[in-house]
Amino acid sequence: MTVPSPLPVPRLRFAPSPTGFFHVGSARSALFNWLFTRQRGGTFILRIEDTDEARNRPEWTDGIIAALEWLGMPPDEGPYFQSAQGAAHQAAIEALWNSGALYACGCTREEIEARTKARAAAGDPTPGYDGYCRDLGLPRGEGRALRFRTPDEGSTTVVDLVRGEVEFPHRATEDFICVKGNGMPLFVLANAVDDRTMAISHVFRGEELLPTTPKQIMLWDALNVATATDLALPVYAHLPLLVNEQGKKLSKRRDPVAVEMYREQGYLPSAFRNYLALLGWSPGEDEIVPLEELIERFRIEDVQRSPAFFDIQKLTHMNGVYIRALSTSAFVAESRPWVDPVAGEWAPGGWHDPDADSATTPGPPWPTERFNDEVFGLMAPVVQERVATLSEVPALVDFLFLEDPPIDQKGWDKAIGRDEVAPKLLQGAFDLYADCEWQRDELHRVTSDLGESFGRKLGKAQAPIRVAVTGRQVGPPLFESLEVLGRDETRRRLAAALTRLRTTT
RNA sequence: GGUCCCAUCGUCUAGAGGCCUAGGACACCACCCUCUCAAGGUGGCGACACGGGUUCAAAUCCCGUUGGGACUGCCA
Repeated sequence: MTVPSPLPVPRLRFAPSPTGFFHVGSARSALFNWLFTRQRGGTFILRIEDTDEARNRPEWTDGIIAALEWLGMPPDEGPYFQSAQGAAHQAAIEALWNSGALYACGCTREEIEARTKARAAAGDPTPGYDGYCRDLGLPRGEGRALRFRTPDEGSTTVVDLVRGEVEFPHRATEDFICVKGNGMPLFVLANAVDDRTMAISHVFRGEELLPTTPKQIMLWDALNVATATDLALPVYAHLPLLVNEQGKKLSKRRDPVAVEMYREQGYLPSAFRNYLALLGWSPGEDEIVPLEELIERFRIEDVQRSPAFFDIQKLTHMNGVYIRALSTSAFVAESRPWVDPVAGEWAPGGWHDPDADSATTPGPPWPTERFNDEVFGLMAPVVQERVATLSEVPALVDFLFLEDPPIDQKGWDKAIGRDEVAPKLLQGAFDLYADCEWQRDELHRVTSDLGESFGRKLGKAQAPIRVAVTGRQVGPPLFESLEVLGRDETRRRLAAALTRLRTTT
């Protein structure tokens, strides 16, 4: 009996550069790489491309690792650092140089531009480097970049899992620089060399890298020749760009792209991941798909070729669905960083206050010693079905933990200030609440009767009470809220509202 | 300018020649439910960019046009 030879284990890398917050586009790339490896029993590798000393910062690397962790897709291998691969890079450069694939170039940017201009004036619009130093036989030296000698004829074809075969004519490919004047490799080279040394089998990355792929293929082939090896090219898949409402590539400067920010706003990693998976790919009939199914159904070949708009509204809707699907105890646990941050653990920078102009203020709005776990747990079920993001939670329960919740002036004016029945309603509630049974249904009944005695439906009758007790016009169901708040505190606030009414009008 | 990519409702997508008077989801609108707000239910609005082919038959294949985008750095 023969044992079937095992399929090679796919090795995929996610290779961000640590030059800023973790970008949602990067997260999507990481996800597709990760899904593929989970499905095929492959290896998901994190490689930090940190060869640009000027822009790299170690904290950005920490951010990448934390974000992957948060999204539930930590690397199987790594992080590896491209900066630690210097020896391999230098060996590759040496081999390439010795094989004649490279030549030294001393042209400055200005010189190249001047020649391009002159050429254009003479009627030749070909842009880019003109191969001035190509056959000068210049020796290598400080300040001289190394260029790759591209063929004059023919073309290089990129075989891409999502785009099919894409052909790039050589005559439009300039002799590109792959080693800087200081001897350090450029992305195009370092990236390919690392993929070789790490035995990467599949390269799934953003579409913006498609134009550099033919160069990397030429380099790959030249490296095979120069080192007398026969490494197989990785399988490429270029994922559609993530764009903003103007259809432009998501930019770190103008668009909300930081994954960290979504975490702060209280998006669940499960929801975020699910939404990300829908950008450029579709699982079929249902969009809300548990992770195991995502892994099972994902097919790189089915990825869309056109760009996708990152729609926060849809993300938010999906997050609400995920939040509502949580058990109450899980919801309480997930809410903790927003309502009762634990020292030393991750905490968001703020919470969402619907009545304030600025979106967030730092920390929960109440002193931590006033937070009560049990009380929060009692309110949690009705809060859970009313939020789409966790940062909205504090505003729905702050009246429980604030000694005197601030009263929203607009709400006060509308529900109490401009309503002559309001004082009677507040007084009536204050009286009736003194000795009725303190239970939601009973409070409902009593308040409903009170309203009717003034010819009011409950919807209108509850408004002044809500504002007086919680400070807001909207919030969780009132009678649940009162039940949890307690009789004495409720009546104290009703009395305070009555006093305020007398002193301000 | 050059090279390359892309093109189904406002958005994300289903659709791999007949199943399409184009399906779903988000958003929007209306109604229902309702103690506010949500959630939920019901219904509505809404797309194959255009022009040529190929075919008995095209959203699906081919060509062109138009439109959008990416890249074009001694950044990654």
